[in-house]
Amino acid sequence: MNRIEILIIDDEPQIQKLLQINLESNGYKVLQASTGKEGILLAANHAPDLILLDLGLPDQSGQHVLKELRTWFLKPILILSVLDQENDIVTALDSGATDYLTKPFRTGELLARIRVAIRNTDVKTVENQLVFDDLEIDFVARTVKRSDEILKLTATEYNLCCLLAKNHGKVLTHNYILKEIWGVGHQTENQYLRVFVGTLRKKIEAFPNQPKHIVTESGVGYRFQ
Amino acid sequence: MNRIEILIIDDEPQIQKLLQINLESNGYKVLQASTGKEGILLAANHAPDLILLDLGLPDQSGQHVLKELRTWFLKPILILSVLDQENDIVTALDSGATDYLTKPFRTGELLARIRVAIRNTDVKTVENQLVFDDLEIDFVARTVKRSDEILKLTATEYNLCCLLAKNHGKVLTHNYILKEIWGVGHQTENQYLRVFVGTLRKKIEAFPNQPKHIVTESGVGYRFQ
DNA sequence: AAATTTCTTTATAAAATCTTTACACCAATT
DNA sequence: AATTGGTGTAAAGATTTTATAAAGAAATTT
Repeated sequence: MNRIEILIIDDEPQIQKLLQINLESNGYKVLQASTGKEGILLAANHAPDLILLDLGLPDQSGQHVLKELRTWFLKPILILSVLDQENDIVTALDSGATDYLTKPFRTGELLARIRVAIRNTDVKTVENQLVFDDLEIDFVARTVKRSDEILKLTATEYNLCCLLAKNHGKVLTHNYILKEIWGVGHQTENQYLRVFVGTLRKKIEAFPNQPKHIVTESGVGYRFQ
Repeated sequence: MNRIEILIIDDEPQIQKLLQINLESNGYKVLQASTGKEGILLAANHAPDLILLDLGLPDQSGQHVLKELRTWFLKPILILSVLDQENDIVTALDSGATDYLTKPFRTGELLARIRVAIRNTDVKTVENQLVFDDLEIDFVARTVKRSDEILKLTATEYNLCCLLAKNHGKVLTHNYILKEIWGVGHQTENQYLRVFVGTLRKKIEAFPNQPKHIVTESGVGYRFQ
């Protein structure tokens, strides 16, 4: 049986050491990163089962790293932070954090919370890729393949494709898509969306004028299938 | 759509009141119990979507109530407790608690942690659809299926279908339907309704000329069944 | 700085949807 | 048998929504 792999993203050497010793003595395999950039890279390459993330990183805001990770990393992310402001906690939890512990934390409690997090993910299968017939989206590699051929998508096209694919089966309204991809304030510019759905269809559909994946729901929005 | 139901098991009236107000103003439905026994009974009878459990109950140990509940209750149980001993926390988490907050807790954080707990369970799906024999309406996906085949409905057809289906069994007057779908001011244009009921029947009925789902109540309106 | 790519905007054609008109049908009444 | 009121269906026209190309602006790469 493979050991459970935990990635620690924290720049304090003492914490790193403390966590490493405790986690390893409890049978976990440990990966370590001391910057956000390094952490994201390691997460992408090793696909750990759980991430411990410090919010006070030297290179970029921990909240930002969290959001970045959450665009494709679906397994538990536990936040460790000296920040004890309710605001920080709520923001982190609503950005996709699984749990939030304030430093200094108690090791036994941390281990128990790790057990809870792992217990809760065991049930449902966590995928980092989606497959629809000939289409294959890999969130970790950030690639979209059609018939095993990697498609060249622009950033916006990729984001739009992921948004639709992650919500496959559901109709997403124009308004919602615009808010998600272009941000609040662009919710009236339906034409953007038409143009990008057009270019995306040309790339992912076998017959772009008879789309099979991105279906339009006239007057409402689009649905992926 | 049904609201999410939360059971509070706590004997302190102030906490009960505080929680009730905060939860209800956030759209949750609240159930209350002040003893362990009562709590277990309510949980069994109402099957709430989440339980908030105080460990300091008058009749029996909260840890015991937790273990009792966990023999059959699978949804999230969040512990609220004045006990801040690591030992108590670890025991509770390992006994099946989803999360553990120490009193006094911050309301915003509690609400965020409730959101995390609900996010991790798939409570959704069930309440968001209606099924009538071969017909299946999914309000979240915004789809209508007949014999597992997704029907292509226009926006107005879908709205009309939902309105009728949500009020199945009841007769809806022409006037009421027109007001709901086309807005006030179109309440005289019965012909719209005939046309749309016609196209809708063609799509959802097996034999559109002998409608089984959309029944006309001559002189009054339509009834869905 | 030039070249390339990507994004935004405009214009227009095409498609889908909605509204309106016309007429057939049915049942109850005259 | 003709009239009447309510209903169903088809189809034409009007309107809205969508698709596509293409040009200009902005950002990125070389």
